[in-house]
Amino acid sequence: MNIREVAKRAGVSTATVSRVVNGTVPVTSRTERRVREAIKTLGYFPNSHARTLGSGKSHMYGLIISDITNPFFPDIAKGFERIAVEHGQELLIANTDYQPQRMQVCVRRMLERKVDGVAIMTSEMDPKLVQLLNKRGIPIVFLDTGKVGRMTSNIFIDYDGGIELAIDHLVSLGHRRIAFVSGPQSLPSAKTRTDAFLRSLKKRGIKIGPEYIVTGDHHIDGGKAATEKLLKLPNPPTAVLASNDLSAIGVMGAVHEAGLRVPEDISVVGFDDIELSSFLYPPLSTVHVPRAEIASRAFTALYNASHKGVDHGVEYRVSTELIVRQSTAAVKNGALAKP
Amino acid sequence: MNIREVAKRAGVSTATVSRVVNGTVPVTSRTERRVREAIKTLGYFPNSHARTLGSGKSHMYGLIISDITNPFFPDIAKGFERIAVEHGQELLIANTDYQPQRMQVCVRRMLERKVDGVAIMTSEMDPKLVQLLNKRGIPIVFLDTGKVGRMTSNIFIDYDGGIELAIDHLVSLGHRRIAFVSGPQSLPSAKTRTDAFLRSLKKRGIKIGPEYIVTGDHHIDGGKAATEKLLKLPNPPTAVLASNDLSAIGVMGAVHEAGLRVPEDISVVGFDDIELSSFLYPPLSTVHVPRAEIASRAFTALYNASHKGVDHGVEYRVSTELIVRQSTAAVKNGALAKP
DNA sequence: CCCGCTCCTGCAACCGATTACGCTGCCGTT
DNA sequence: AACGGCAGCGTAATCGGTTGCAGGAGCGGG
Repeated sequence: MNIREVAKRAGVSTATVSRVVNGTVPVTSRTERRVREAIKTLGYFPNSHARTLGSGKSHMYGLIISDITNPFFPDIAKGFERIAVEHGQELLIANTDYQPQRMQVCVRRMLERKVDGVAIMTSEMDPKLVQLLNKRGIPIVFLDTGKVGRMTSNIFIDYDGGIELAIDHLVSLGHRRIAFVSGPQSLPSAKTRTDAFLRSLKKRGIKIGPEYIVTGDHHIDGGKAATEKLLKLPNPPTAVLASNDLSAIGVMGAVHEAGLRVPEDISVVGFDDIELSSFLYPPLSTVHVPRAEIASRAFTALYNASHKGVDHGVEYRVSTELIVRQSTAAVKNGALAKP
Repeated sequence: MNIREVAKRAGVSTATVSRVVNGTVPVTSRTERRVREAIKTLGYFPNSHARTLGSGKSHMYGLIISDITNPFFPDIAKGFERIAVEHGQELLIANTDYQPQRMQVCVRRMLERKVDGVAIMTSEMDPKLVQLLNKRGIPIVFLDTGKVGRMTSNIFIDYDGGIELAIDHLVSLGHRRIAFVSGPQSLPSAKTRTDAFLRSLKKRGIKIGPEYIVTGDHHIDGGKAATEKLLKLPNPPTAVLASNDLSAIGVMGAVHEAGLRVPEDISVVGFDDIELSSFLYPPLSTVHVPRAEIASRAFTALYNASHKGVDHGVEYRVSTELIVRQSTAAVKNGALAKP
């Protein structure tokens, strides 16, 4: 079943069938009807590989993420897929598994499949590989980690704003001994959040010792281990801000295991607002990162570049928002520290 | 950059280049070296669409799931992708979003992209659509919901065994008033689990009223709502078995909100063993469903069919296993019911 | 009535690989 | 020396579409 058989049955040329299918050039309504009938009775659908070969467009975007198992990503993948399919595009997902060397395989896969654009939402990035994509004129959109340029856009997440809101919230509850469970500092977006945390405290004249900044790994285990260190401190924090929700889950786990309660003994704030965070015990106060919006912006960036001929990238800014649930409470003993 | 340029530079024909790249037919080592050099200096890589067109193999498998946002699936997707890429195959993921009518779009996408096989891991399935795939000789592997036949395999999960283990565990802890939070009964795999629960209790001579079986939706909310009903019962259960872990999370949430404790007041057992379950508070006792194994079996089924010419399907059986964590404890009051 | 323009349609080249088929040259047999 | 067999390689058809170009029909204006 191919375009030729449809053409024969409709008594037209393959070119006409192609035009009907794609709606590229107007066709007489009579012809169109005949072609559509033929398509229907034969159950024809076009072979997308042949299409790609002829047109140069694969109607497929690549999405490179660290790990689909990390609950931050499925939302994005799903949102992206939905929009893509609505626009007749397909989605090719590749995981780097946090390993920079895997990035090469990912990019290679994208090139072989001739994707019309790539969304890169991982930090494991080698500039040389970006070059490879750029050289072939493939549109790129980064999450956080890119510089805008020809054919490359970036989505900027307002981490600073989110961190500020979280700190404001904790400070207003009387907390002064606020600790931070960071992500791996080699990860730019984690570094950004750590910096924002420090800046934010400084701005409010709150001083904390370096032992209040502990490094996690953006996974549950790391958050747990980091918190165990914090709890051993002679003067442990009354509140912990985590660099992402997974870390925060680890924080809460460690607090529970130490026989303490959240939020009565220690307040915990996360970052990301993964779906699960509202179902934890207690429900986690966290900074919402709008993943649906990120997905939509990423798609728009690629679509504009690949289908509308916009050849210069854009910097999108998405803002964050504090979601107060029940993992935060006023500091114990009524002993509010002086402001 | 295409195969012709490589051929020209190496002083051979495109056929020879193709043979070197694919290793299909032996080539003189001298020739091979020349071709490889040309490939390297030109940075050539084959266009997979042209390849597909010529060979009829897309080297791509489809994976149809309900919702990548459901933590059961990312593990499978990731495992499948890893194995696939290792075997030079690609993975195309499609979400039905639990809507049967979306299945049509998914299948259509698979057909257009000419996938070499499809793994169907959702219940929203129309026999007519399976026909569509079958008629074109596309290998299929189902999770739970398929019948083995020509070009179609099935992966059978031993739900019964898992449920039995869970019940045994609860009974040995003295529980007799055991409730079940089911999934939607329209979902075959949910129905299976409900049936297994009933059978298992009967086998042990434990009688429960129908009010102990409450229907959830396999999401957190449904588990929560179902549990709220259970707690209002004049004689509430001392243990709750949930049809999946998400439901179990909802169960624990409802228990907590009612001011009760897990496991002191009520024991909870989940099903699936999603990664998160070990990090909940308390860590969830649950039945482990081996998702890595499922991914690997699914791949094997498709690979054997599409690349090794095995034209009849296989029924794979994967077994489940009880993971005892801390959400289960002996029934309160020391008042163990008689066995 | 004829010209010119527009609109629709067909012809055929082309996208970049795979692969059936056949040719060449070398080797071992007889 | 002649010949069969085989390994290695090239030629060209093919996969199933897209698209530039040109031909022809139809229509309005002069």
